[in-house]
Amino acid sequence: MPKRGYHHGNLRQALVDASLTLIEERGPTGFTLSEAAKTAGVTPAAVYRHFEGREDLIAEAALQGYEIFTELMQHAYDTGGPSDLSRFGATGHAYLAFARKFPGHYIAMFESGISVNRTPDLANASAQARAVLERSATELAQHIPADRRPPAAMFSAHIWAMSHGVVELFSRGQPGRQSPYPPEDLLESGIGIYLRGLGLIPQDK
Amino acid sequence: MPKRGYHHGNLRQALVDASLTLIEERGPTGFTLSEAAKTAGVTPAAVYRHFEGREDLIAEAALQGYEIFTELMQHAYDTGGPSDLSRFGATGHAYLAFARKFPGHYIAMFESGISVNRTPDLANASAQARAVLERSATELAQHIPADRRPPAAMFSAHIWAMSHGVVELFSRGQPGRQSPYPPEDLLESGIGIYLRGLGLIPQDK
DNA sequence: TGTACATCAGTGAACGCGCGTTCACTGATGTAC
DNA sequence: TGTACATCAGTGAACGCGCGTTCACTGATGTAC
Repeated sequence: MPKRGYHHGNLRQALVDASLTLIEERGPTGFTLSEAAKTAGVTPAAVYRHFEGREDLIAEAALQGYEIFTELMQHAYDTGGPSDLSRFGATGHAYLAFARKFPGHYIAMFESGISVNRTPDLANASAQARAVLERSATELAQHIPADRRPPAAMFSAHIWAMSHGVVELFSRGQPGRQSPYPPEDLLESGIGIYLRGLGLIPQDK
Repeated sequence: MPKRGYHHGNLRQALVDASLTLIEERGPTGFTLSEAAKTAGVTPAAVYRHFEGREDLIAEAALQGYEIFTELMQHAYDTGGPSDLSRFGATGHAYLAFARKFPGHYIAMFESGISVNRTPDLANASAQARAVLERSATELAQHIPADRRPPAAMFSAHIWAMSHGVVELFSRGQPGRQSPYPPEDLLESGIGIYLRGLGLIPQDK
């Protein structure tokens, strides 16, 4: 990082990045505006040139998280061919990969307690992320006979719930509550069994 | 509650209860020792007659949570007959019922950030809760041919993950991220599909 | 190219606040005789 | 039954701290002429 003078140049993003690092290290509780400012090498008051306050700063981090999330899942979906099933699987992997690679974002999005309806932008970004997963689920569900096909929203809610559960319970490094299996395996096998239950994977592997 | 004099009589538990109410209302972040004391009608300093400090108070709430949790799941297991399958289902229902009826405890246990290894008591209580679910899963898994049977720990981790995911994403009243379905239905259908994938429920219901 | 000036992005001091924690204390309770 | 005393469970004042936020300010940058 080049030495800076009185003006920072890109303080807004530097503050978001600092916040993400702090959230990642100390959890949503441990994060403070003052410390984020200090980490970015700036006075707390400077934050107010770019954000309305503490909440607004976290919200921006979450927003960026949703954007990255959507992008990753979309990319996985696009390149996950050839089949609907393989695309769906790629999307699931992308979910876990995101939680792994962007823990600060993930926490800001799902554990910081900020409402997704805080701003239209945020609500929109969140809806888009959901939409990617749901589209993938919808297409996959076409392979199930219509009379036994669960609604796409339910299907994707199941997947989301299991993914989130694996991340929260087994992927985070909480001391003492470690996974008996790598989270990737846990999620992969869990979703595999689930898909088998829908008849999307042959019964005896 | 009877009017009290200088001595409270049952302050320790009153503090735990006050904490649980606060946690429930404001989340793990919103909880403060001072306010818990005030809610219990007592000076903050009085807390130190019964707990080592703030963390210790939360840990006690979590501990009691694990005990209730274990008890409820155990009871569901015991009375959930006649089959291993029905017992397993009852245990799953008990999970969600617990999260519903004791949200303060649930948050203290899983979202407050206190480590389960904080004290041997707490670690033990947590292990016992896990054990109930795992036992139920193990017995149910006996109905799967051995060569296709997943390890019990994995099986129960899947169930736990989906349950926790449903609670976190769809059961909590976070404004704007509401469930498209009642959480009970979501969990029931999700686990149903999962069990079908293991061949524990006939394929076409 | 040089100067005047508006705009912008930061500083630094100050604020009020509620937090967790400590301490010497005191009122209430229980027990010994 | 009454008194002395030890023990216990609270009070209330005080602390240092870091927080989020505000304000008047000033240094740096960009633009007009």
